[in-house]
Amino acid sequence: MNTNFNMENFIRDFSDSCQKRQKKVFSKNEVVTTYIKNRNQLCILIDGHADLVRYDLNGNRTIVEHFSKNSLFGEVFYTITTNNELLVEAKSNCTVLFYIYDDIFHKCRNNCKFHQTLSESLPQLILNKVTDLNMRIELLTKRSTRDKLLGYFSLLSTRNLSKSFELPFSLTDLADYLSVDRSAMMRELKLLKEDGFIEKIGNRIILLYK
Amino acid sequence: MNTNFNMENFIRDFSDSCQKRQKKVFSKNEVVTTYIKNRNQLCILIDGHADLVRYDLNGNRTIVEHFSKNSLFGEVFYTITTNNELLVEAKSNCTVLFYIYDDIFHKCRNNCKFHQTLSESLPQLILNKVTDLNMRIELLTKRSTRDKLLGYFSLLSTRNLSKSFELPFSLTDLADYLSVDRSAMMRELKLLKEDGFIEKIGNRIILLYK
DNA sequence: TATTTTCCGTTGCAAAAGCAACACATTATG
DNA sequence: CATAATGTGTTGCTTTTGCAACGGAAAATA
Repeated sequence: MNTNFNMENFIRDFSDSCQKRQKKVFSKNEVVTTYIKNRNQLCILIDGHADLVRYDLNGNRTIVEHFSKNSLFGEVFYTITTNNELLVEAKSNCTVLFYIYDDIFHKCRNNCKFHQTLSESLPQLILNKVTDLNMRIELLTKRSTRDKLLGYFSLLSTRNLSKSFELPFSLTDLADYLSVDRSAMMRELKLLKEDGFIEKIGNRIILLYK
Repeated sequence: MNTNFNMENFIRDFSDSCQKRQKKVFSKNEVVTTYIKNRNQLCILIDGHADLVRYDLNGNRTIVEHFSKNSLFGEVFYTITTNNELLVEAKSNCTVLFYIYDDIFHKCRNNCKFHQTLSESLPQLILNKVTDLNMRIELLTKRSTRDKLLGYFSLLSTRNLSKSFELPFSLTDLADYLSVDRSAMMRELKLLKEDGFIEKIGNRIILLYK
């Protein structure tokens, strides 16, 4: 899908005018933001990788979303219903734009360039987010760990236009992303190798089926 | 969340001007649309209930989304990666607006009133969809059937501002929505009753915990 | 470079979930 | 109204998944 969106221009505009925005740099493992206190933040990851993580009452950790360059996040997208902790963790050094909004779809009074670009681009960026979330739901509705793994691999394969690709997660994190137990996932991964579905060399997966 | 959106005006505009739109009525169990062939449809449910359903290769049925009044659906929101069947089924008599788009965020050349309203309203409608999808992901990432049920009930309870509410699904469909086996779900439902978490009278659930 | 921390890979056992089958109730439909 | 179709509730059995624990590899850190 063509986004019709030029992030470079956007960032230039961003550094330009309006007051209600900030640019911050984080190093690996720092908490970028939590989803409880900052109720009106919109964030854009302009460099690096970060995860939205939830810890539930049973101590389970879930990677709710994985963010890379140009990902949008923030509470606008999230109606918090639970009392679970929701936080964004930097997985590498990150640069993030923070934007404090009153109404994200309306330009500020100054009619600054940043807001203009934002309101023009936001719909498409949000739409991209919707398609991402739908893919995630498709993964999560798969009934078995095997199907989740194969579904995720096939997704990465499509994205990389190749049957061979690097996992963007550690295996521990992958389990938290697929919402399964790590050791059970490792077991299934072994079976997938034994059954000739995949090959795994370090962090790289190669799909062996049609 | 305030949507700043007046569906009635929208529908009036819709019936007004532009060519690339249609209004159709469906009766219960009819297929409203499939997500394979119609690659550029945006649909709005203006009356009734409908489900987006997927049948996977193992014969499992999943209710991917449940639509009610004012829900948006269509392929814009869905990057189809699998060869699974994805179709929207009317669960009651439905009225649906279909809009064939070239670029959903741009007004048509005629600059008709429909397109104007659409492009003004769409961002907020899509944002609502994002929060819905995030809630769904929160449900699906829960590790046990019990937690899925309790999570879903607590959601309905919040929505209805009451500890007592009607299920919008049959139990069969609820299982397909939570992506669990029906008989296992029934078993868990019984345990929840026995353990004093819920009461169930016909289609109505009453939460008994704090 | 030594040491601590995180991650990988594995396993036995327990718990949960899926599958299949059935009877009965409720709801559509000719 | 009779009959078919669909939904509910239940159960025994099998398979899958989760839990806990451990040793070793790899990576981060002092």
